[in-house]
Amino acid sequence: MTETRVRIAPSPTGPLHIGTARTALFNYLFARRTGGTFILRLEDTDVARSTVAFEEDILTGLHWLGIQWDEGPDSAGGEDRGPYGPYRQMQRRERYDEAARDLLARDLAYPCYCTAEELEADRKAHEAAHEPPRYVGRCANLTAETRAAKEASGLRGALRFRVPPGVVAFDDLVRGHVEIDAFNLGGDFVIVRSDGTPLYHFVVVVDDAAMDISHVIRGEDHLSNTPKHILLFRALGHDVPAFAHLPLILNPDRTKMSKRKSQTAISDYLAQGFIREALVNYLALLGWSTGTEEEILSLDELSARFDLEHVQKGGAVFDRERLEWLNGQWIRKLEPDDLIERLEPFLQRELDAGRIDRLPDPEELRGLLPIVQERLPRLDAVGDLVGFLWVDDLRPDPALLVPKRWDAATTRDGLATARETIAATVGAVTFEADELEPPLRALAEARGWKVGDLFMAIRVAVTGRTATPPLFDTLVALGRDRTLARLDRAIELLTDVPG
RNA sequence: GCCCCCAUCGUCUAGAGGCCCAGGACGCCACCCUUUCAAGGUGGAGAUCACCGGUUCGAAUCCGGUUGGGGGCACCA
Repeated sequence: MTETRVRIAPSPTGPLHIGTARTALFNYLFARRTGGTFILRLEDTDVARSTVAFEEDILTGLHWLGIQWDEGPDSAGGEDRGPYGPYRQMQRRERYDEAARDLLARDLAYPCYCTAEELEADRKAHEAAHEPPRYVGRCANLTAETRAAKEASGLRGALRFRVPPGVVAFDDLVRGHVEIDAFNLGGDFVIVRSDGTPLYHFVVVVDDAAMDISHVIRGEDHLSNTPKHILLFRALGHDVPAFAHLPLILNPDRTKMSKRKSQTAISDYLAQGFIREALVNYLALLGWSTGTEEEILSLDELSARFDLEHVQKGGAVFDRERLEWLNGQWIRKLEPDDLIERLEPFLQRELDAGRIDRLPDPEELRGLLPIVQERLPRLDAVGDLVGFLWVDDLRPDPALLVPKRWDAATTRDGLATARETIAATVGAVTFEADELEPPLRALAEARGWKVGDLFMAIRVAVTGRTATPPLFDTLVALGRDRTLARLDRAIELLTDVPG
């Protein structure tokens, strides 16, 4: 039995795309499940658009997700690892050149001297005739003399692959039997540019052949290109790998997910406080299911269960709400130290943005976890949730300060008596939630106030917000002195408000 | 335009002839819990399984067609 070898071949012409990440994940999972090898290969033949920065983004993004490859470049500009290297296409030029020479020598490909203008005219003619665009074959049968003359005059031809007539059929692992008439491929297609650089359809095949790829798992957008690839594999005298075309990830309007209509960069999700566990879990479930009702699955669990049989055929709309829900699920599962560590960059960002005045130390953060962890849909929500703990000068909005059923005078009264109650009944050393609550409840009862109103006034006074973690835990987190100071400040603010 | 693929609640999906007048999850709505917000719990609304015709004793599941949607048709990847 031959070894399973799969690959992801991202092109560093943009940041790591959610679709690329999903394809990478499925390939990774398939490799893990089958005990095979997962390869990363950089498709950097589009020199004009490829950059190291994008390469960096893609590699670190995949690393961040926990998707490790067995062969390929470890880091941007880094060393390759694996016996089939190099894994950057720009370093594999000789192989493409050799394959091209081979096809040319066997007349499976031929030089084409058509100008851009000629091709454009052909295209327009087809359009006018309501026919699909196709290469007319002007250079398909040039005599050796004609070619020599063209070359002598300084012309350098592009290399076109001779598309043989006939139906190309294959059994897609997710879609089943697919047949496409080679006639509909648009005629002989260019595999090497006139400047000598190879084109995508050619390099993928040369590389997949050279790297002994056994299964090509990729997006459905390549389904129509598959016959070209199969033809090329055959021409190169190589076994054709198995194909599995994954359903596309869609925008809400059901078109192929795009930057224009959706957030597609993995780094943006990272920046918004999505955690890798949730993203991996979510992506795995976009187009695949366990076949059961389980849905919270770690990368390892997914690796143990993934199969191509349960891959969906229809496209899947990216549902951010569901991702957020999963994110919350996974955040709640994190170990304290882990969560603290992951929260740090987001707190730093709050500080940098001037939304807080100091950074809590890990121990302070740890004490907060019980009231914070289950309230965090994303890591970047930490500032909104408890940022008030680290601001020096809190100025609550007077309008928020006064509960709906109260007026300013009542609120002043409520806050003042609450302040006295807290100051009088609770000592500085034993400032605990359990001790704070009873006397304040008693106060509300004695004055005929709804506890909710009193508590809300206090809440806004000390946090500036109407939605916070439980009040008494919050007061404890704040500490006695700051609690009293903030109550004083709020009372002060209220003196200017009429009523 | 041509070729290919697809089609179950708004969304992600279970379902591989009878277990389904279709199950779960997200979202939504109630209620419970409750000092707010979450989380959690309970319940609810939500799909004539796109449509039509076949096959079959029986179809969401098989076949054909229709409609709709998507993707591909570059000297981009």
